[in-house]
Amino acid sequence: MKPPYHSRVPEAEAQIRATGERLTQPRVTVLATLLTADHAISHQDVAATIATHQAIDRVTVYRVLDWLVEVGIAHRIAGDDRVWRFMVNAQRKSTAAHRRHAHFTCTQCGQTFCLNTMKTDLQSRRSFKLPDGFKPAEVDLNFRGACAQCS
Amino acid sequence: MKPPYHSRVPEAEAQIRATGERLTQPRVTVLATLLTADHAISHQDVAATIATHQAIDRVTVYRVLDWLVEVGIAHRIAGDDRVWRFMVNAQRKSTAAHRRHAHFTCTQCGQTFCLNTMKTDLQSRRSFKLPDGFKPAEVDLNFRGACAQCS
DNA sequence: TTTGTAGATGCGACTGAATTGCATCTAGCC
DNA sequence: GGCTAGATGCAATTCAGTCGCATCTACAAA
Repeated sequence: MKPPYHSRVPEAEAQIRATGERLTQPRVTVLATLLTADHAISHQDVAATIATHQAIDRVTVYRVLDWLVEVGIAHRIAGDDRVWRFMVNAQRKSTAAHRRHAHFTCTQCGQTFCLNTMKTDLQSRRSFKLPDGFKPAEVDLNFRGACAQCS
Repeated sequence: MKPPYHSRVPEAEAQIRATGERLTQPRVTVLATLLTADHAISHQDVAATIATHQAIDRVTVYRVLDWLVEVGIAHRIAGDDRVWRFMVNAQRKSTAAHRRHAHFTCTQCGQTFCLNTMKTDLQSRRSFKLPDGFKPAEVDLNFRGACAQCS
């Protein structure tokens, strides 16, 4: 939680307003919390973090997270513990390449990082030859190993 | 379930024997069932399939599947429905590149295919430049879209 | 500013995959 | 054939995520 939670509130509000949908307290709180994290966090992480400074319902957190994914503000990552983790999408103009993610999960500290926001040369690869008839719509690349702090 | 279940039993027994661990009825049944599938199947699929011809405990199926993963005979894939799906590993001699998987999940029929066993040029790519300090041990590539039958 | 209402929230109950504890069984050793 | 570590079966439990429904509220229209 490097950038203090409160400094992220205006940013969260702006992003929610931009969707044209309702600006509600839970949405702001959840998104601001997500914006404060530097790695993908679980529903439980979000709920627990929020709980330290205000009351919020578990179910609402689930629904807000789903909504954030639906409107394209965040994306979800399936973890090895079969728990979803969420992360805000990097701001990008292009609509293409939108559906490509690369993540790195540290097997030691358990944190999951989004590599798309970091400098890599992942974008160099592009087309894969799949068996005939297979039409991919999304590609997801996941690394597992030791992160910078743990290695 | 192209190749009939029974023809896979000897193959299953051989693979289990090769591990040096105990050859038990549940292990043979589960592995033979996995060998008959041409795509990744869930614990429930395995249990239901087995149930048509013999009694087996749900928990045992879970444990056998975990064991198969542990000894390297099979691997698991996290689905979007947070259900694990299992598939036998392709037989390969090299120990390197062992930890690379590519899967294709059809968003229409829901089946997950293991691309490693199919002809692709996925192996052409190999090194990615990750941020400093990040040491990947495993790479996992997941496609989502329409499979050959559904497209 | 007040009001109407679609859509969001809160809460309790529920689902279903996966896990745990423990008693019993058995594969593979002597 | 008998021993025993390890595997199995069963019941109970955990826990992420979902559902139904009553209540509330953001925001647009009056």
